[in-house]
Amino acid sequence: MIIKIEPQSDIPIYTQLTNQIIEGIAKGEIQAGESLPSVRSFAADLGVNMHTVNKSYHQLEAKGIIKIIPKSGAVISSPTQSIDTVSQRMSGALRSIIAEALVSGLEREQIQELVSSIMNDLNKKE
Amino acid sequence: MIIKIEPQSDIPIYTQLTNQIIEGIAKGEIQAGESLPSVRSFAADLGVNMHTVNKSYHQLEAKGIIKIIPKSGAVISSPTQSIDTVSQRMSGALRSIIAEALVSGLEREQIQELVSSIMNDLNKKE
DNA sequence: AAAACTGTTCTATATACTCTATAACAATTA
DNA sequence: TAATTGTTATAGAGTATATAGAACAGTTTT
Repeated sequence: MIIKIEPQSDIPIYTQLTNQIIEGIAKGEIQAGESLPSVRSFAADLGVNMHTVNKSYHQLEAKGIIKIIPKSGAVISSPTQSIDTVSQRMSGALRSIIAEALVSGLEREQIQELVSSIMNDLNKKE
Repeated sequence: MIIKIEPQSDIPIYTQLTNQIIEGIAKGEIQAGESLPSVRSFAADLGVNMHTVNKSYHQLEAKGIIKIIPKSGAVISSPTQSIDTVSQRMSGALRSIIAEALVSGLEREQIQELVSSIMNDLNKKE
């Protein structure tokens, strides 16, 4: 899994890391049951602070995507939350983006196609 | 158009305002050519600072959604950006959310339905 | 023409967030 | 036993958010 951090981005480093780990899982590059690197080694690889990686792991745990086992490691979880819970959380995030897309002149079909192409891209198990 | 600001949210007030104005435009509650309230009167209505509203307006202008005419007002624009430009910008924002939805166990069809239901809801001209 | 209002700009303050840097602890692992 | 693990604590620098007040020049209204 290739992680690219852009320090100058307005997106916090720990969120960039969280997003890219999620993408890695979606692509199947990491699977449920497997472990993420330790916060120290991962931080060294990325050239960032240990606490930054730690914050990302806790962000992933809050989303129910990994399980942090104290003194041991961070393990990818199988989906556990109910569909309704996930849908509700996703809906709030999607709403603003879709509204902006509509206002910016995108047609409904174009938005659906955009979503499809993204899902296709995320299904590539590299 | 009803604006609800949650001061305790982790989303900045000016972004909350930006998103809800965009939703208002998407719903047709405000149309292209019409003006937004002045930063001072809007701030007074919402109970926030003038500069917070001003920042929201500039955020909307950066997205190409309004045009700020100095000493005059903020006018809703008609979509002007190319489809490719908008698609590219939306794609980046959508990617993280869709990846999380997939990892959280949502099926492709369920995500498409979620997008559809959001677009239906945004089309209600209240 | 005068008054009110417009977005803009400037300074200032308080709070919170981000990121880095050390250090130490207790439990797991090699 | 030694190394590694996540955790916790403190500290500092830099940035972001939000508020507040003031002043300016152009626009709009009266």
